[in-house]
Amino acid sequence: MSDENTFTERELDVMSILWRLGSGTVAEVRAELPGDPGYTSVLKFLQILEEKGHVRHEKEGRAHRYFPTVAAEEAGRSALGRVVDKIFHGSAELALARLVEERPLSQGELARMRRILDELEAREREDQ
Amino acid sequence: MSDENTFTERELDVMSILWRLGSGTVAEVRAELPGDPGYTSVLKFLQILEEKGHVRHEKEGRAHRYFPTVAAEEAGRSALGRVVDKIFHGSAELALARLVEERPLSQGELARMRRILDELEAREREDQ
DNA sequence: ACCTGTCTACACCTTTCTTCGTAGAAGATA
DNA sequence: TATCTTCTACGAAGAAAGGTGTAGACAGGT
Repeated sequence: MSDENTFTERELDVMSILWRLGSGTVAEVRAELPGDPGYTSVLKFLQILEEKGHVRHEKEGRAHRYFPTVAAEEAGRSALGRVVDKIFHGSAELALARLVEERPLSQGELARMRRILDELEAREREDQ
Repeated sequence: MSDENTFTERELDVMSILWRLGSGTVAEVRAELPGDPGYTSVLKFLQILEEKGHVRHEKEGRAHRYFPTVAAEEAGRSALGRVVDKIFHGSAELALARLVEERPLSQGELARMRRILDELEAREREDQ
């Protein structure tokens, strides 16, 4: 299974929008993209992404509606893995330290993050 | 301060080695790079990185010794920020969930990760 | 039937990335 | 001093990324 979930800068912009909206036509994606690129540019990226297998499309009237075929979760996992490997030398701990200082977190979010760690530890404990 | 701490794939490979070793000559970096590229290719990347301001060099005998000018912490912070924004729609919580399932974590590492969250919460609590 | 607006397909161009090859400087060796 | 080896500098070339323009299909309104 060599998925190779890697995206160029602009491809990622497009995928980001599709993940957020769930799906999108060329016009819908275009409306969300920064630096308003030409219609054909956006179409091109969607076609490239389709060729690479990251999205698929269905006909919708005259237009095409594009759907991600890769879940954001999966893409996120491999993107994080790359960052952890290349920048933090494999340390998830260092990555977390930077992650939490990168933006302000609410008390609620912080609590839920702790719960994630708690549950993971509980699961590991009973596995062993 | 528009640093623009962004690296291409190969540039990141090189930076990763410099961060890990602290510094490196062309030959030292080359020895660590996968797919053993030619000597001049590696030199070229170091020169490009220098031109972009990501590394600097000092003379060391006949050779040049290259040093990162950007700390891994800083680069990591912005890389994580990009991932969180583009893939997890700004949710650090979702990012953490994927981070911890991306690779096995030792009990010790898990405990230290929890401590990071504890300390952050304590700090926020007394700030307010 | 005719014009108008929207959509895809295709071909093209420019810039950046990635990788080398060759030349020449300079210390080390003999 | 002649030769070898190890570096850097420079230039070039192929591939990938990013962005457009034009042509043609097609539905809707008049």
